[in-house]
Amino acid sequence: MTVTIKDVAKKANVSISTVSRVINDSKPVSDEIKQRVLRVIEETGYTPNPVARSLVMKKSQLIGVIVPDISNFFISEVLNGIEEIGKMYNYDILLCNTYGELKQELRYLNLLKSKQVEGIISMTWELREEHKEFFSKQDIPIVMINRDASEFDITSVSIDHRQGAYEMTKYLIDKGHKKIALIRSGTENYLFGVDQYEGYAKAMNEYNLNIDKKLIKNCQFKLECAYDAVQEMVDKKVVPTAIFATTDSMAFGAINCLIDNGYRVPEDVSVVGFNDIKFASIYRPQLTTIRQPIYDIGAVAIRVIIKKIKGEEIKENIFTLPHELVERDSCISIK
Amino acid sequence: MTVTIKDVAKKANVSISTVSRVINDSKPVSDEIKQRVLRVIEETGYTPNPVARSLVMKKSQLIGVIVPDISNFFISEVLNGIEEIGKMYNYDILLCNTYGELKQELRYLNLLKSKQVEGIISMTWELREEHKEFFSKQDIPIVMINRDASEFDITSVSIDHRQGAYEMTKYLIDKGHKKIALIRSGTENYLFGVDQYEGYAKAMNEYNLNIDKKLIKNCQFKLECAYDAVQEMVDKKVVPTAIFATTDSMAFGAINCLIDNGYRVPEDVSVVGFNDIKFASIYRPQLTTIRQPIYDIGAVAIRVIIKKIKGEEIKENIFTLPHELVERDSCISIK
DNA sequence: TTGTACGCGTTATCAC
DNA sequence: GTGATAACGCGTACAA
Repeated sequence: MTVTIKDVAKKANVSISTVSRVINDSKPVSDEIKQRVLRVIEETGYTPNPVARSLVMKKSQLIGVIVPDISNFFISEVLNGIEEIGKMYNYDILLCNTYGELKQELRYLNLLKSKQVEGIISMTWELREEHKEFFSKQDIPIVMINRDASEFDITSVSIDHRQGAYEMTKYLIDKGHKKIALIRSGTENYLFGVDQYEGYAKAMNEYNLNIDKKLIKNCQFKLECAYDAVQEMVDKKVVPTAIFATTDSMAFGAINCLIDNGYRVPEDVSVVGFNDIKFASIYRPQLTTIRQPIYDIGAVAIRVIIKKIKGEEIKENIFTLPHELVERDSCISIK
Repeated sequence: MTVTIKDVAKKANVSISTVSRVINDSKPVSDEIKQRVLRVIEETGYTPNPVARSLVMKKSQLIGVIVPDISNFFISEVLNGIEEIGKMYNYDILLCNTYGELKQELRYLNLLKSKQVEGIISMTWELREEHKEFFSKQDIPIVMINRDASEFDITSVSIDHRQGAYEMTKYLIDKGHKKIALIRSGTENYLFGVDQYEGYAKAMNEYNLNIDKKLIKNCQFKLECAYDAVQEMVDKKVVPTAIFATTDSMAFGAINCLIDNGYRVPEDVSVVGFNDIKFASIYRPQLTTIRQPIYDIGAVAIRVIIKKIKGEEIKENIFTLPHELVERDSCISIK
C-alpha cells in the first residue's frame, strides 16, 4: 500500500540505511547512489513515516498548545502567531482547549506529554499550585503566555501588564478623571489581573486619588459581567467619569450598558480597554486601549520553545514585549 | 527514564502481552493478575506510548484541520466545536492555517497526509480543481465545511446559504426595501458566495425588483473592502435603503462607513449581515443577521469524520444545518 | 562509502 | 488464561 523506506531501498538496489542517509543527509553518500535513490523516491512518491521516526528519535515535531478558549479574540490571534512560526520551523501544533478548567488543563498537560510533544505553550487564566507541580517535573521546554511566571522558574512571554495599566490610569487622570472605575479580570491566582490592579493602584496613589471599592469589580473576562457591574454602578448612582476595563470585551460590555442606560460615551463617561483586539477599532466609538502585540506574543513564544528544543541557552526567563497606548474615541478630557 | 510496558511486565512478573491485555482489555485475564498489573501501573505511573501504538495500529488519533484564518471569528468558533468533540473521542487536531493561499493549502494537505492523520477537515474560501484532484485520490475521510462539495464527491457540512440569503433578501423586501445592495464574498470559485448571490437574485426576481449592478459588490470577507464599497455608493450618490452584507464583519464595515458619512443606521439605511458571530450582538446597533450554528458546524464535521474513520457508512453526502434569521436593531421597515 | 542488525514501545498471532 | 515473538517503519552503532 503505502511505500516504505524498505521499498525504496529495494527498488534502488541499496540498503535502507543508505536511503535513510540520503533523506536525512546524515552521512556522506556517493553522488551516483544519491541520485538513484532520489529518483526512486520521486517515482514512488515516498514520504518518511513520521510516526516511526518519532518512535526511534523520541521526537515528534509537535508542540502542544493549551488555551482556555480558542474563540477568544485575543487567543485566536496568538494562535495565528504560534501556528505560522511553528510551520516555518516544521513544527505542528496540537491544540487543546480547556475552557479555563483546571482539571482539563492538567489532563491535557499529561496527554500532551504522552503524545511526545517536544514543548508546551500554556496560556491559562489562573495559575495554581498544581501547575507549578506539573511544570517543575517536566523535562521538555514550557513557555507561558501572558504572565510573569519566573517565580515558578518557567519562561514566559507577555507585556508588562502592570506598567500598561499604570499608564492607562495615569492617562485617565491626566485627562482630568478622578473617579475611575476598574473592571478587572480577577484576583489571586488570576494572572495579569493582579499586576494590572497594582498598576492602577500605583497611579491612583501617586495622584492621591481615592480608590473606591464600589468602583472596583472583578470580572472573569466576561463581557456580560462587565455589563452587570456597570449596571450596578448605575443603580447605586455611583457612575464614575471614567471606566477602565482590563479587557476590550469587558469595555464593550461597559459601554453597552452605559448606552442602554442613556449615557453617552465618551461625552458622559469615558471608557477604555486593554489589548486592542481587532474589534476595538471596529466598534463605535472606537476604543481607546492598550495595544498588545498579540500576534508577536505567539510568535515569540514558539520561537523560544523551538530554541529551547534545539538546546540553545535562553538567558531571559521572561520576555517582555512592548505595549502602546492607542488613543481613539472612547475617552475624552474633562478638565 | 520513562516507564514502558516492559518495565510494568517485569515488575508485575508477567509477560508484556498480559500487560497489553489489561490496558486494552482485549482478551480475558485472570482477576488476580489483572489487579496485580493494575497496581504496578498505578505505582509506576505508566502510560502507554501512543506513538508506538500508532506505529503498529497505523492509527494516529490525529485529525488534520485546514483553515484560512484562525483568528477569523467564524472559524475560531468552528474550531471550538471541532476540538471539543474531537477530544471527546480521543482525537487530537493538527491545525493548519493557510491565509487562504491555495499553495499553502495544497502543501498542508500533503503534510497532513504524511503525518498519518486519519481524517481531514478542510475549510477553504475558494474551491479549485487542485483541491478536487487531491481529494479524489485520498483514502482517508475528508469533510468540507461551508460548502456543498457533493459535485466533488466530498462530504460537507454547511447551512443552506442560498436559502439563507433568499430569506434575508425577502425579509428586506417585506420591510419595504426595493433598492437593496449586496456586498458578497466572491464569485466563481468562492464557495457559498455564489449560492448567496443566487438566493438574493431569486428573491429580487420573485418581486420583480431590479438588480442594480452598481449595488452588487464583491468583497473577499474584508471589512475594509465593504467600507470602501459603501463609500463608493456614497460618492456616486447611489446609496440604497438597505445593504445586505453576506458576512457580519462586512456589515460592520458598511455601517461604519455609513456612520462616518453622516448616515444613521437603521434610520437612514438598514444593514443586515450573515453568520451571527459573537460581535453581532455586541456591536451597536445590534445586527440583524442570519444565524449559523457555528459551533455545531464544527461539531458535526468532526463527528462525521470520526464515524467515517470507524467505517460507519455515511449516507448523506451533505449535512445541511439549520439557520435562522435573527431580528435585531440594524434594520427597520420603511413601508 | 555502504550494508547488517538491533532497538524504539506497542499490538497481534501464534503456540502452550 | 498466559507467554514468546513477529511485525510496524525508521535511525544508527557497528562491521565490512
